[in-house]
Amino acid sequence: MSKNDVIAASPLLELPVLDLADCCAPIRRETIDAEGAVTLAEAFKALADPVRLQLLNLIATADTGEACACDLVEPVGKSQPTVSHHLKVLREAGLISGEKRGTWVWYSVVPSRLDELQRVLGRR
Amino acid sequence: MSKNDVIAASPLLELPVLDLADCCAPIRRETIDAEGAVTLAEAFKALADPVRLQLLNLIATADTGEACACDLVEPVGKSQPTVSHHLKVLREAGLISGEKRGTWVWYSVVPSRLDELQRVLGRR
DNA sequence: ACGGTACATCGATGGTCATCAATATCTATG
DNA sequence: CATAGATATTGATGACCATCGATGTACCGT
Repeated sequence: MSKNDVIAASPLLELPVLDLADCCAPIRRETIDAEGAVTLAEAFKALADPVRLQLLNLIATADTGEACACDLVEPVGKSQPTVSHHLKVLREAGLISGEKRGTWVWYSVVPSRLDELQRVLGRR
Repeated sequence: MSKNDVIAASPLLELPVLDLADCCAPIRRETIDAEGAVTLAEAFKALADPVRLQLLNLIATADTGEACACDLVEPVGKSQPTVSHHLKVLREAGLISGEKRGTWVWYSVVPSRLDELQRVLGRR
């Protein structure tokens, strides 16, 4: 059996993520309070690691829109537990979502989440 | 003498910052390598702290486009050395620039730097 | 020159995090 | 059921970092 066969999917537990639209206007335009700054900092923390950026990039640029976790270990040059840890951080940050299909887990980006972060950095 | 008087300006030492345009296409569009990921992660690290986000926000939304360091300590509720430390991190990340005028130091954002980060998060 | 104010630097400390080996859990296959 | 492979979790460790008090440095008004 190959990882590319079609199998019934069971979504991974998705964690509730604070909506940035509720908390944060563009930081160059409107004032943010201490709580909003904490929420926003948590989102950027997920991007503040080279391995996670590579993983996000690998998933986002996968031609099918999703990537098998099994194909992410070798490219980033870290151990399997380390990669699994970083994927969890990205998932908890709402940047990616995972779906278990048989033995394998397929990850895809959550475009709206990246859109929100992009908007926060914008001029208005 | 008031901090708002016009005084001869001497720019703070500006540190050379790696140009993101040279390293990083939109991560949702093109593949990035390990080096690019490190460079990009360093940029996001500067944003991954609530105090720094508040400082950046205070400076960016100042009506004159710049803010005196003396007006940044109280709003973020941290000690003066801590605020000075965070301003240095933001400066080293190329996100803000500082100019010493007499006793005071005035900070302003570097719009192009934030524009670059925004572009990297974009869909294309 | 002196005293005061603004800002930066230093040194110490407690907390957070990236990493990996070992282990556990789940799933498919024989 | 036993085995093998894929992924997640655990526990330990070393590195990094946010924070602050103390101190240093630069500038200004008297």
